Amino acid sequence: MTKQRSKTPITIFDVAALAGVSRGTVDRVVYKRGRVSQKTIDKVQKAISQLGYTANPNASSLALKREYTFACLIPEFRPGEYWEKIFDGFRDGVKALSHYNIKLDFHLYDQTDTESYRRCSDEILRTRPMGVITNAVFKEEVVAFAQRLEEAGIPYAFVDNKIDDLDYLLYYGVDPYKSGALGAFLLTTRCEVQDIALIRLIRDRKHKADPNAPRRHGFLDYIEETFPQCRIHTLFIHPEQPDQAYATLEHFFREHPEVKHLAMTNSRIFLIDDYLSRNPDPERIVVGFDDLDRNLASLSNGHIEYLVTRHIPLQSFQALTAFAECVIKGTKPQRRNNYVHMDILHRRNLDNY
Amino acid sequence: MTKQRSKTPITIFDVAALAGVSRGTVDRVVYKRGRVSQKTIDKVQKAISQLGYTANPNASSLALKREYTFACLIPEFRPGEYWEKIFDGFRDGVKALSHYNIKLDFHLYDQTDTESYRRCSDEILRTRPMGVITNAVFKEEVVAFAQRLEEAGIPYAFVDNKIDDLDYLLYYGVDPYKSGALGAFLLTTRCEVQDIALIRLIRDRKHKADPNAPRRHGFLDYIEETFPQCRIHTLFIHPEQPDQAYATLEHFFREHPEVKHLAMTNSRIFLIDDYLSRNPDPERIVVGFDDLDRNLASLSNGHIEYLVTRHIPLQSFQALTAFAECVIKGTKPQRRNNYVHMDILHRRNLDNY
DNA sequence: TGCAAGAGCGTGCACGCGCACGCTTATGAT
DNA sequence: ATCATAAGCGTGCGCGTGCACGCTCTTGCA
Repeated sequence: MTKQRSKTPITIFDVAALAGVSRGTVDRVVYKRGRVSQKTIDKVQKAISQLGYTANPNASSLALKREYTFACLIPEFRPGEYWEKIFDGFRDGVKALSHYNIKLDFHLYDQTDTESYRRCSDEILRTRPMGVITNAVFKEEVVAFAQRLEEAGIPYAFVDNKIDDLDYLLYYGVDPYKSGALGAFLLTTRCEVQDIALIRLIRDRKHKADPNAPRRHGFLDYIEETFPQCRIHTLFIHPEQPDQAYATLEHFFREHPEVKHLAMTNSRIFLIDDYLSRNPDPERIVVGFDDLDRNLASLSNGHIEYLVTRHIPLQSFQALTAFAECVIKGTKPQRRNNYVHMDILHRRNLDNY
Repeated sequence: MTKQRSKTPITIFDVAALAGVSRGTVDRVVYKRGRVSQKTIDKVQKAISQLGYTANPNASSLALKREYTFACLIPEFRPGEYWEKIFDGFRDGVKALSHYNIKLDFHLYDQTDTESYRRCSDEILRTRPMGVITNAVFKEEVVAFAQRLEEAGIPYAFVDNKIDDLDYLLYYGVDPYKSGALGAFLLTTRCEVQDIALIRLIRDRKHKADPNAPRRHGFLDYIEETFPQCRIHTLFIHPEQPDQAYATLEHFFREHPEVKHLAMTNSRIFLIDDYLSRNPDPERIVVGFDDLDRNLASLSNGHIEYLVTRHIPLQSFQALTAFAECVIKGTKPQRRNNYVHMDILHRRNLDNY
């Protein structure tokens, strides 16, 4: 049995010949540029569908001097951080879209500074890109930016997180509520469930919506529904002060040696790696989120049991390719909200991730 | 802060101008076609590296009438079966390689018939493809085929499974031993571990190596090492006779009501879905392998707890793209054995898989 | 009837590349 | 000195598109 990929050497010439017109006319029909009689349009369209003609993307991109400019507004990052992986996904997306001539301008803002977000958005508006991809951290500023984009007729998309009542073209990200619930499930999958310690971060940033709230709610709701008798202790540590964090944890666990379940619903579980390695406890189960390199290290050395994540670069890769495709072709996306698959990572399936 | 993708409008003209020669000469240097003096070669190469010139892949593929023919030899399949997903991955791979002009001939053999494998391999040798991708089921026949390919100077790659001592160019697949161990881990992650029922298939095919043996060994070794007191009951069911399978299971579990752990190390856990749905038991935990559509259904309706799998189309996609790249460019792959990531699937992370 | 305007359509060129062809100059044999 | 040979190099063409330009023929208005 032999199947063969139908090689498609169908060119615009074939269509033109079948329709009894010239290439130029076919071209005008395909791109709806007018200046063609209705009768001819019908003939051409019939020929196109009959032959199954699609423009050779290589030749298109070669002929088009035109380049599509998109802008991307995301937080700045240091190597190994979360947003670097998003960045990588975008870069790969540009490559994958090589048949278009795509230019993606990156504008990186300071997550602790709403003013920097505003400056970047001004800059983007000035360059008049065909579309903008951003994430939604500072609620107020994002809404303002979105309105100005709409006035300018520039479509935009969200990655990672979104603001529901805006008119974005599409969104790619994980369902944070469900991911929280999944984390809670994995945390409590072993044996008798006892009390849980949930570690949160002290955030000193004003005006900033808590981006982890939906995930935390998913986590808490799952526990409450499934194990109503279970008590949850919330402790706060400071992300930039490891010593203080260490002290907080040590103090808590001296007081509550019976607490064996430990989770953080933000992406920085690696912050407690130091505590875990210096205070080993075979009965303890730790669950975190997001596959930062340092989190993966904690997973592989056994300090963490499970990590709930999604393939981060894939998320931004898909967002860009889908968004660019829609904007360039002027079509609507198949789905507006695209929730990507959540991966369960464990020491045992960590290789080659 | 603004980063910009360095647009690369560097053409062969630019290189030629800088080196003070013509396009044709640059071309001869790039493709090592000779007929150029050493002095000129040096000048051109210097210019190339100075400008960072790379051929525009779109223009290349447009200019090349040449098409690269590859052959793919895998088992035939019905819709929804395992090999259909492999097939889909290959098809997407061809698309992704659109800058080359790749033709992939599919040859599908009958898994129950070694003779059909031999017929297909003859056919492939006759068409003299640039490379061959296949899986390794019939050991003897695959070895014979590989030898003839080597004599003909045709490189080959394995997907899904391999034969270690052959000189294949590369392999993409999961590490079956580790995946078995992961399945065993997930099966026993809950509470007190009791006896385990391992369900196997009656295979009536002669001459055929058992492709699931490594996975099963991984599974068994994990249990033996971690829970030496645990007993494993092996039962055999026939894949084509659901009634008989049902009866076998019912009989076994009537005799052994204490067995709550259940696993199949082949890909057909869906075969016992019927039994599970008609004999519900909230304490039972079932683990299977591979994300066939029917397996996913069993997972989402709660009959199965975990499914260990890899993203099947991704595996064949990567195999093809990597293989084609190496063969066309005549380079060695970065890694010869590529073990893809194993996914843990659960009802709670099934959406959007 | 004459003529401008515009609808409807065909053609030429450029995009960057691979490759066949053919041109010029050096080399060596006669 | 003459001429065949080949080394070393430049040029033209075509790949399939997108688009500007310009041609023909109809239409409407003076």
